[in-house]
This record gives sequence, structure tokens and C-alpha cells, in this order.
Amino acid sequence: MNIFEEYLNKITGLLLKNKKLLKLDNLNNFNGIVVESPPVEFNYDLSCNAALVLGKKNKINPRELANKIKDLILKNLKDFEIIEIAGPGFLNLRLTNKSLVTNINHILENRKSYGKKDSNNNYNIEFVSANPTGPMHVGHCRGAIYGDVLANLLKFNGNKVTREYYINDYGNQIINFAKSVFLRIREIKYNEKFILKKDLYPGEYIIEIGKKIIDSNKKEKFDNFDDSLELLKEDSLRHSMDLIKSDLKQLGVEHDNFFSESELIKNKLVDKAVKLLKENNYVQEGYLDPPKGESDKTWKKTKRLIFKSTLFGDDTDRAMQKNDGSWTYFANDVGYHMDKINRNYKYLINVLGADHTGYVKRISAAVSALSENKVKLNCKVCQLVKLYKNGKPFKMSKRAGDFISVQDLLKEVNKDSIRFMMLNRSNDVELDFDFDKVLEKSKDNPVFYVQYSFARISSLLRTLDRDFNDKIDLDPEKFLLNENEISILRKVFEWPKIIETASSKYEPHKIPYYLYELATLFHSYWSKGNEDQSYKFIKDGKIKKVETLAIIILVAIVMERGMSILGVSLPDKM
RNA sequence: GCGUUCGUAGCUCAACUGGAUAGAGCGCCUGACUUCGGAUCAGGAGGUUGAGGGUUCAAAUCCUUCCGGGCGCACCA
Repeated sequence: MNIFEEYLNKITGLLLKNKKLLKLDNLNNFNGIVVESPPVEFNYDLSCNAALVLGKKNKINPRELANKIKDLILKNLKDFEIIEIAGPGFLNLRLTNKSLVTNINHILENRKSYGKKDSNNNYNIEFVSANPTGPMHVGHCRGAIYGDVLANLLKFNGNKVTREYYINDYGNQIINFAKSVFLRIREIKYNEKFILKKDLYPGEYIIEIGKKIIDSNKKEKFDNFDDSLELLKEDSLRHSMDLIKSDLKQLGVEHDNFFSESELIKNKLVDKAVKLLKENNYVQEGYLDPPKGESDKTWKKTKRLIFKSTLFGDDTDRAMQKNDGSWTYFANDVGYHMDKINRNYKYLINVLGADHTGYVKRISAAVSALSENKVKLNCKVCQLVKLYKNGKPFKMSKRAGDFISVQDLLKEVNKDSIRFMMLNRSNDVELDFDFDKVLEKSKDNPVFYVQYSFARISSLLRTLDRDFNDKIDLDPEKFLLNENEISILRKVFEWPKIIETASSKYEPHKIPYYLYELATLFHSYWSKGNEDQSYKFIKDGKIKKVETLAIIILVAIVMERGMSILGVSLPDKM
């Protein structure tokens, strides 16, 4: 239930029925007409811009039209008690007690699904996809949580969602990774000093992986890298994916499907994709221009297969083959995306880090080409996370190869705080992550502030010896809300709209912002009793007004839904 | 140079995707604890939305030209 949609439909229905009376000759559609919440200072439940939009289309003075619409609504719809015409021709509407009660009851009876925007599509969200050459670092963390919450959101609305991880377990980096492990094994087994060279991985975790491989391969001598390569690749990969999965799990993220790049090669998916593109003339042999900017002396003009991505809005065509004729990383990714398309997803979403911005156009182009524009790939780029401690940029030791890992982060900050803070910003803006702030138990720390409001509600219910699910009977005849309750209720009514935009625009950050605002309204109301006894909720151990209880339960309902979508806990005691 | 993204209060960011007097938090100033958990609340100061031009009933939002910051610009992954 979304009251804005509900009343928009009622109003537009009424307008359509009375189009002659209103002299609306030009009424093909209601595009641009919305019902939304007016600015709080107006003190109305809803506002509608119908007169502005239709006035323009039909060349009628909007305020005049607004007046007519107002009369029409008051006469025909029983939901509103007062309508005001404001500004250039906005209709501000106030709901009757009866319709308020109806709406409240509806939420109370459908608490698990309140805010749900019914939808039944099939989504694939690819996120994290960190290179399997080591544990996750903070950079991956934001995308991991963003993707996870997006998945939660879409699932909440009834969609099927596959959380997918693309394992880049193919190519030179894996050889280098295996080589690093090999050298560490030599170091452990034969005391050969590990010398860090270009392309090798320095991290401590390589030693750990080395030890594990030694343990599980007691007979293996590791004399020669090439002889051990297959074993090393396989085992190292498995161990580092275990590290990544464990990091993800601790962040509360779990993927449904891990798709391996080397499997893709084995199954000739790239060849199939290229064949398809060739048939449609999107791939052909040709030459690429030399790289722009700094001149590269090693560059050679070579004939190779090229994807004509400029046909789909890319800036330049893209190479599918390297000099030696093997596939480029991009070509593999094209094969991968063909597979996604063949798995019949209607929507593909890739969550990428800021360093992949330049990659968006070509892969989107590939999906358009492969699906003949039937499937759309939506790439969401998460900007950088900057860490702060004591107000200063925070970095670990500068020693080569050191980075701030998810483990480092989890050592200091709990999962709830990390998740909430990582989401408390639009994905296309850089995010400052402040260690001190996140550890605070105060209003400065939004997670805490929201959780605390719920704890207060729980405490209240304990005092009243009531359960969240106990039935509440509201009498429309005696129904009366004070100003705090009205503003809370109006906020609660906005919840479905938050879900709607957050999920349709892939903007989960709306949720923490909203929850914070809701918490503010609640704390404000709660504290009012300190200044004025008449605002206390309870007298002699009993709730004074059943309406108050209803409003508070509504807050709890929305908090529970919101935080469960965010994957953040909501303790009833703190 | 090209692409992309951002530029909003002293700082960090919102703004229902074109709506009404641009809102929060921090910081600053003033006030409220014999508490249904003050881990909180109330009030105040603070803005030419980077600059100019355009589109319209209406622009932070769309178009355009500049200015400034981030990211990217292999046959790497």
C-alpha cells in the first residue's frame, strides 16, 4: 500500500470521469501528475500538482482549475476533510480521521509487507568480484554491501535475485599469485629467502596459504614451479576464495553463484559469443589506433578481432584478441555476459569500483549487441572510501603491498556500523569513513541513533507488558492525534515511496537517511514528555491513548523492515 | 587531450529524479536531567546551490559554455 499512489489513482480517475465538466479537452494521459507529501510547514497530508500540469496542457489558469478540482474532490471522494489551494495551484489535502484509521489498520495488518512494491522480475547482480589473489580490502567492502542491500531490496519487492561473483581465476595474475605462493613455500620448506619482485604478491596471507598447501600435500617436494603449477593454482585459489568468502560472511554478505572465468574458457563461451557477434557483424578483423596521450614505442599495428562497440555508444572500438591471438580480458567478460543473458535474466546489474568507470561503456555495449538490445546492463559505480581516524586520513604502514583489509576494519568496528555507514551516502559520491564516529554511542553515529530509538520503543512495550503483535483497536470517532503523532504518521506513510525510489533507481542510501529522520521524529516526541507531563505516553502503567501506541508500533514496524533490508541488527535492549 | 563523475551552510552530505520559503548532522551560541532509558531533546546564527547563458508556470536538478576536484583512458585484470 502506497497512499500516494492510492490517492493519485482516485483523483485521476475522478478527473477522467469529469473531463468535460472541467473542460479538459487535452487529456490523453496523466504524465507528470503526482501526489506527494507537501513541505511539513503546510501541515497537510498530501499534495497534488494536477491543476498545474493540466492547466498548462489545456490552457486554463491553474488556480481556477484547482478550484474546480477541489470542489469535485470534496463532493465525490470521502477521504478528505480539507483541501487548500496553495502557491501557483497546488492542491493540499488533509485526510479524514476515518481514512487515517483505515490506512493505519492496513499497515498494522500487513506489517511484514508494508512498503513492498510488488514486482516479479528476474535480476542478476554481479558484485564484489574481487581478484582471487588475496583477502578483501575496504575498497571492495562498499560495493559488497551496496550490492547485497540492493539484492535485499529487490527481493523484498518480490523479485528473483541472483547474487553473483565473477572469479577472475584466469590469466597472468593467477600465475603470479601461484608463483608467490611457490616462493613462500620454498622459503618455509628450504629456507630460501623470499625476494619481492614486480608482479609478485607480498602479503602475509601468502605465507599462510603456503603453509596450508604444504600441510595438505606432504609428499610434494615443490622442486620446480612449472611441475607444481596446476596444484598450486588450484589450491591457492581455493584458499584465497575461502578468505574472501569468510570476509564476506562476516559482513553479512552471501553470494548465490560463483562464476569462474577459467570454466568459461574451458566451455568455449567466448568463442560462442564471438561467433554470435560476428554473425551480426559486430565483430570483425581490423586494426586499432595507437593509444592516445603518451606515445608508446612498443606499440605495433596488428590485425586482430575487434568489437565495434562504437555502434552502441562506446568511444572507441575494443580489442577482443591480444597480439598472440588469445582472448583479452574484455573478450572473456563478453562471453560471461552472454551466459548471463542465456540464463534469462531480465535485468543485469554490475556493481563496480570507481577504477572501472571507463569499462562501463564497452561492457554495456557488449550486452546490447549480444541481446539485440533486449537486455539492459546497468552498471553502478561505487566511489572511493576514504578512511579517517582522529580526523586524519588513516593509512596502515606504507610498506609495499600493505592495504587496509576487511579484517582490519572488522577488528575495530562491528558489522552493523560498517554496513550502515557504507550505505549512508549515495554510491556516486566519495565516502568518508570515520573510525571514531562509528564507535560512538551518540547521535553522531547514525546507526546507534536509529537502533536506540527502537530500543526505547521496546522498553516502552516492556513497561506496558505488551507485544508488538498485540491487536490494537482504533475508533475513528474518537481518533485524535497530537502534532508529533501526525508528523510521525506522515513520515510512516512515506515509507513505501522510499522503497520504490530506492529500488527502482538502485539507490539504497535513501533507506538509512529515511530511518534516521524517522528516529529523529520519534526521539523528539519521546523527549517532549520531559518538558510537559501531558506528553508522557504512560500513566499508572497504562498507555494513555491507544492512538499513541498505534503510532509507536508503526515506527517499530518500519524500523524492522528497513533495518532488515539494510542487514543491520535492531536490538530491543542496548 | 578524450571519457566519466562530482561541485549545495565553516565541514560532511540530503533534497521524493522538474515543484512551493533548498533540508539534516557535525562545529559554534543559548537552554532542559527528583529520567515511561538525558546514550536524549528544545531554540539560534549560518546559502547568489562553482560562474555565465538558455529551456518553462516552475531549475540545485534539463541544455550550453567556462572554472575546479576525483576516477579512468593497454594487447593488464
